[in-house]
Amino acid sequence: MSSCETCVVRNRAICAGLDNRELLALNAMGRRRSVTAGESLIWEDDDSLLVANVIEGVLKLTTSTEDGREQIVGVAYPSDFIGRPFGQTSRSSVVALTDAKVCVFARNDFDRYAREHPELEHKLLERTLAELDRTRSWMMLLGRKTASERIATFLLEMADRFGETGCAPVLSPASRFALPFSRQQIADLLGLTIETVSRQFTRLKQDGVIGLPSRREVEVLDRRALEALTG
Amino acid sequence: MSSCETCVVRNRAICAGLDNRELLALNAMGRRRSVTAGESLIWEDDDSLLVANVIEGVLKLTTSTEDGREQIVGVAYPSDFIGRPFGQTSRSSVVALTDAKVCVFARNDFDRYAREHPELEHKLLERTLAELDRTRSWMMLLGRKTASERIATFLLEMADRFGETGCAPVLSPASRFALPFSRQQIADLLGLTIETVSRQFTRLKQDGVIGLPSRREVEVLDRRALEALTG
DNA sequence: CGGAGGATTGAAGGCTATCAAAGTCCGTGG
DNA sequence: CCACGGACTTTGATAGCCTTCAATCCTCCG
Repeated sequence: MSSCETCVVRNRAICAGLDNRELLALNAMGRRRSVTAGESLIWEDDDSLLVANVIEGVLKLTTSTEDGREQIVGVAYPSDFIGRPFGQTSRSSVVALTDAKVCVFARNDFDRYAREHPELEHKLLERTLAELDRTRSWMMLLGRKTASERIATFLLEMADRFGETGCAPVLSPASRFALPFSRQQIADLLGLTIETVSRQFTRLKQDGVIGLPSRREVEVLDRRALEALTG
Repeated sequence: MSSCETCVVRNRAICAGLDNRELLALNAMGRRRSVTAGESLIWEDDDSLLVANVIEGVLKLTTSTEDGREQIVGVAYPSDFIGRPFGQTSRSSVVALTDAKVCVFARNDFDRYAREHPELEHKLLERTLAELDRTRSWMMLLGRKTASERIATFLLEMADRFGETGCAPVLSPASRFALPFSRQQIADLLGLTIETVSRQFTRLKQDGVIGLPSRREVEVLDRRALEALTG
């Protein structure tokens, strides 16, 4: 039932490229696990005991200060890898934003297996390098962009990931999608407060740049305008 | 003259763990290069043509907006690896902050060599994972910390890296060091303006937390106080 | 000695946070 | 079916932190 052969992220996750025998060994080490929205999978500063592939759903990686301020430092989508291999402690929490399915491994087992399978380590390396690139461009956003620039950047990224433009290639394709984030989570991602996020949303709506069919849905009406706002 | 055998970062850089034969092959691919303070090694959004190990000196990784705002997204010290292997473009510029020596490789050559040497890729993976951890904790700083918290965090990190506490283990060890950054660069690192950085420095000085023997030098007089300010 | 770049200091303003209250949505239970 | 409760979101008023703009001050070198 939890066979790699039928795994929907089989060809995109770091497992891609393993042959059947290798896959069997991996399969024996790992197990599927469901997490419900809001549930934690990994705790900040805990011993790094497990790593995982995301099969389905969206999860957030966060760090917090002692006084409760939170910053989302990463978002994991299907086929993404989470956890900290080759290290003793995890430096961020992982919490499911939606109901999710993951394929978890004991970190020790995974580390040992990875060291014996260069192809797997290479996939993990490429993925980590790409994540570092994304994280660094997010630093630019957090350090230097204004609230409206942050919101515009965020909405375009969401549109590119979730939007269905349909089949009509027009100049300013409208795209509609459901956000996996609450307003508070958007604030934690962008380094803003929930009030600022809300105000920016309503302003974009008033200006006709976006539509807000419901709390969790966004429709990009004027992509060009958004792009001009990214800074 | 540019032999790996005499390299000062030989045992700390990703080359560590290679045997003599492998080292010879690497040696043939790479070459030493000196860069003077202020000189660029890699340009943002350029084709990723080279990667390198830092042998000596300090370099900054930056991204910029079209209108000239700059954010430092990483700092490379001796034994650190710079550049973007396995990718077509570099997403940040690399500029020397001090005179520096690096060991550069054509990216193509390095990529090929790395894929054939799992031990090297493993070292690179560990390094990239550690860098991702550091970058994420910096996101917390940029997204959620106040100016004084950012300055305190920065000074402690500098003290830990450069400070010579001497041999007297006291409760609040004074440590003195030279900054490799100008005030503007500190601002670009912390997501602040140069004026704010300056004001925070003078305030800490007035409060007796630090001393400022010269523009580029800092003395931590009250480490506990700094730690209490990190947020 | 004098210039130039960097750093500091000052005054004022703006952007975002904070505090507070009202509004909306949705599931639950009567 | 509808009222109720609670969480989330929006909106408003105010405050404060940091930026911006501007001027002065170092400090290093030619």
